[in-house]
Amino acid sequence: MREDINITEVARKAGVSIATVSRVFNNNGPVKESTRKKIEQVIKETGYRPNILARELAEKKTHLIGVITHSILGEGLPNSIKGITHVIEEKGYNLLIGNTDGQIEKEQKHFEIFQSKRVEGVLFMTRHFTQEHRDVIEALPFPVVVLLQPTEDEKISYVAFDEYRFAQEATRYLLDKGHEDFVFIGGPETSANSLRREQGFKNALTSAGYSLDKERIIHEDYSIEAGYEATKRLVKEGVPFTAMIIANDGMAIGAINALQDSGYSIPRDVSIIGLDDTALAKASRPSLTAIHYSYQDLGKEGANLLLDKIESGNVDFSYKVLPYELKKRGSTEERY
Amino acid sequence: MREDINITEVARKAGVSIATVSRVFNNNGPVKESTRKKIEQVIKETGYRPNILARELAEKKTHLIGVITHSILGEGLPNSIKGITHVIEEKGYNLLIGNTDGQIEKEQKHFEIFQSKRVEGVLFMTRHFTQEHRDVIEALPFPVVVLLQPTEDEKISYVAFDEYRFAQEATRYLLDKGHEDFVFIGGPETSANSLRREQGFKNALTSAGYSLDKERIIHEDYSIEAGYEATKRLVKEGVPFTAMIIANDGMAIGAINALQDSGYSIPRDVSIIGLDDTALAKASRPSLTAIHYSYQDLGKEGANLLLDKIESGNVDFSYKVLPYELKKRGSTEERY
DNA sequence: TAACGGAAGGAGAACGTTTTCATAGGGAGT
DNA sequence: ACTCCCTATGAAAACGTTCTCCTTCCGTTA
Repeated sequence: MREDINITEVARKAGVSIATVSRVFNNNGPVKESTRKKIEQVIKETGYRPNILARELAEKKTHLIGVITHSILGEGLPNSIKGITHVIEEKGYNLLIGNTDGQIEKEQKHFEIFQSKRVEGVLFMTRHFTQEHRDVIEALPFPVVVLLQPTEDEKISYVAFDEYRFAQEATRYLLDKGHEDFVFIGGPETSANSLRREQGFKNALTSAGYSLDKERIIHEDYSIEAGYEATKRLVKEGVPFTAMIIANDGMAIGAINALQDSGYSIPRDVSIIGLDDTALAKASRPSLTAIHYSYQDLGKEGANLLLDKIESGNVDFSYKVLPYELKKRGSTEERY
Repeated sequence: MREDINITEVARKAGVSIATVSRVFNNNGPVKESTRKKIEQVIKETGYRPNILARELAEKKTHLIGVITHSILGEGLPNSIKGITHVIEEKGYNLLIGNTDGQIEKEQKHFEIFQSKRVEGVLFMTRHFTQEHRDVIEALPFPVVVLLQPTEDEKISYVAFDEYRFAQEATRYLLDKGHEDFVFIGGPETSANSLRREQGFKNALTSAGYSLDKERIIHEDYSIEAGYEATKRLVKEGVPFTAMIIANDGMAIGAINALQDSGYSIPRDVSIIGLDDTALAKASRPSLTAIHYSYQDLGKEGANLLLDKIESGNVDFSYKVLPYELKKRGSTEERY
């Protein structure tokens, strides 16, 4: 480990002024070849790297993008981050991550930290987008793009999936196969994402003329275990059903295992669709029919939208809804 | 979106000097109650946040920790990051992430960027730790802790798992159950981690008096599909085996599926251990016997070690080897 | 030979903080 | 009334850059 060295030191060693060193490093302004060589020599010897803090202070640009997220676990965020970094690193931006672990207080805290750090924009993920969020974001001196939550007004820009529609489509797929007795397992009731899926599911059923008991809508915490236990409970209570729509594929795997452990055969006795398609879906036996969408694209599109706003200075409302696809696999078949 | 505001502006509005504003914000030095109130009022009205760049430049402290990683996918990194942020946010540090996607050139680039950004320390993950890494790291003006790779000298500090030992232990576990015909599926040959596991495996066999054909050591890319295909190939070639040690649980799931699709029963015909225990392992049927270790602890311990060095200024060599546990599940049994 | 112009490079302001030092005011002790 | 000290505040340097002006030097042109 050696010491930091600054531009003054380099200038002194090379016998020039700091202005000339700056010119060499940034390759702007005229410098005689011989002095350039001498300065480059000193830079190499000393391992000098300009202090970006000072540069950014002078330039009033930090090239920093913040991400605020409620959860860094699961496949979603890592893939989003991959998409984000892919886009921003190309343009010389860096990524700062703020994890809220789902606590609302921490969101505010991270916005403040990011404001202090002079990030140039933020990608924001939360479980539930509220009026309060809107107010906070509008008072911020940098643009914000919300990921995963349609903000439902024409103010805060967002990139999201059409969860209502794909839940509807998944349900219709099984309706078309002759199923009539459905169960829906969603995420926590505080999750706006899960709620939209639930509503898409309900709409598909009611518009096909079916009514729906309350007992057939279950809320769990997205874990494999919760999916397992909830399904075991259904079986034990003797609720009759031949189709399940499950908000994520973890709980869907839990459901498959629970049914198999109870002597049922998938898909002969029960068809199951997961509204989420991670590595688990393909690995399970039977493999899971699932709605596929790309978190990497989510990150990519979110970052593109944000950089647009940053670089153009135009923060007008804009949004993007990303595509999805129903992957038909082994967990669904005709109802006999 | 409103404009940034600075300390001078706040001071002007409150009719005081910037020194007094600074004193109020940092709560150091004496300030009369009435002026404090007035300044706080202005701060609230304007939404003033100090420019941390300027502060850090003045203080020569950035409170920034960098993470350089070769892969942001999978369960490992997110869990590590969770562990890291847990530790560092408590002490007021922030996290900067550099993703190399496994490209060596990018490692150097990220070290340079981080040096420019004046991070105070870096947690470094790479597939293979070399002499060149050593040289680069020793020339850096901040401490570095390597994660997952024992650096095998007394110079660069690290936190890692004892992969040699747990691979050995997993193998012995099956030897003790009477198995004699083993197959090992490892990661890519460039992965030092996989190599250590392979050596632990080999050592267990040879020290039990067994020899080992080359054909029974296979290198794949850690994916479920690769595990599946490799196992199908073994079956097709008629290689006789009753035990598999597999470097990660994704490939192990692939192997289970391949064997089941070929008419074998697990664990009756073949016992399988995964040297890695993610959500997949518990979800599979049969569930996978696996070596469990915590990436979250890896991040936590790495961050602790690094912060120690940063705050004490003592960068002497130190290391930590984290515990693991063999989780006995459904994919292993006695050999008949 | 005088005037001009372009290349090379230096001096110094600016960026927004923290911090050190200086100073004014006022109450207490003599 | 004089000194002393403590509280409250301001002025200005320092952090390490970028960038805008200047100045100097030298070759070209009339």
